[in-house]
Amino acid sequence: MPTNTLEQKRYFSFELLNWYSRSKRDLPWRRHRNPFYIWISEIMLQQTRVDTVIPYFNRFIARFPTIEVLAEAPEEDVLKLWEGLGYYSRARNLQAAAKQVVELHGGQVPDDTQAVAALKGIGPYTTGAIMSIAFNRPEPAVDGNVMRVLSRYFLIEEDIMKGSTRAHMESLVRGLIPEGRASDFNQALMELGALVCTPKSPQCLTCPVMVHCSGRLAGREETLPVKTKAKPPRLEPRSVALIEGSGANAGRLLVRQRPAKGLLARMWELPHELAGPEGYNGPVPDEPAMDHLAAHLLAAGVSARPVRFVREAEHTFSHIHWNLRVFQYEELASPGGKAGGQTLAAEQRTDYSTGAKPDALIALVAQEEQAHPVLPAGYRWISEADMDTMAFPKVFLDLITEYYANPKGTLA
DNA sequence: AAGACGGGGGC
DNA sequence: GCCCCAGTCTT
Repeated sequence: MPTNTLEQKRYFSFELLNWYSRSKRDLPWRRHRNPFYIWISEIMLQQTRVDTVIPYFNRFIARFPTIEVLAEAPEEDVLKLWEGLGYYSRARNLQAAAKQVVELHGGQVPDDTQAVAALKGIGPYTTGAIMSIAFNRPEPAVDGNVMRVLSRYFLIEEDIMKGSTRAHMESLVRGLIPEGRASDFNQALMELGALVCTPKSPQCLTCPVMVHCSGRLAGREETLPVKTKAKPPRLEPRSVALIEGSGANAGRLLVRQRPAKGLLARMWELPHELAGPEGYNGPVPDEPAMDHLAAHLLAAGVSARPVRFVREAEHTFSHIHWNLRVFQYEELASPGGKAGGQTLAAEQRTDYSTGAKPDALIALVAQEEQAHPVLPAGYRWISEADMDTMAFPKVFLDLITEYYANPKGTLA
């Protein structure tokens, strides 16, 4: 069997479509022909498995059934529905793109490759996926599944991490799409990669195109595709503060919101800081780490007394590995038995609303806040119910959930 | 071209 | 516990 012949290509496309018509999974986004739903699913499916995406997808379309609804929603709601899915810029870009579609295209996904490609968060792969799956346009949609299948079937030894390889694969796919069948063909290619032509231990004996697979015939199916390995994440030891409020903040925990850009942008977290000097990843004794973190908190306007070490936690990103040591603190009530400036400010508002004279309180607030600075923007004392609206990265979600399941006492 | 950007699953 | 999975944006 000569490789990469016209016959090998025709056979591949025909048998693949035939297999797909019999084997395709019943997935929520395959039950509609709604381009918005196709779009959401394709964004969610980036770097994320189907089984993980399904519940997120269902909740998302229930809350944001149309592009207009998504465009007008508070960003906090969008982030909350993305909580746990990772790569949160996908959610922010999806909403930004929804606003673009409302502004530029009347709230409808345009049946236009260039217009779709111009939307935020939509790159070459997603452009092809939307154009083909939603509009049946003959555009390639080359993701990791497709590159794996093609590199095996056609025995392509180019490194799939290189940009030039994806371009090669795209031109190959253009020549493989049967007339009028772009939607099914692209989905079939990805479905084969997900179900049969898997990264490890491919199920060749059930593969509809095995007999003409060049990689298989060469005994190379386990060693393709060629892929340069990612470099390991750098280690980052950090100290985390689990601070129990006291006085008016009793039963609450202190959290803060991350900056609008960068890692975990605009998500909420427990306060934490780098343990030890920059670049150092050796052990840090608990006492100095707790004290250093207490000083950090004081600068944020929170006076807290170290209580004890709680437990370790890990959180791995693609490029950073957090080694977290979690310490419990107790908020120190300010002199006069008040819990701090925030509490007094709240009492002052209460007094205004009841019509009581606030003058004495205002003076007291000023005096208190001088000794005890107001909580800066971005910091908040939260109760368990606040977890329903605020989005947290997985590691902090777990820590806080664990705390509320077993407050005070025998945490971990 | 290289780095930033999360979290889950298989074995 | 260790390894694998990989789209888009930014620099």
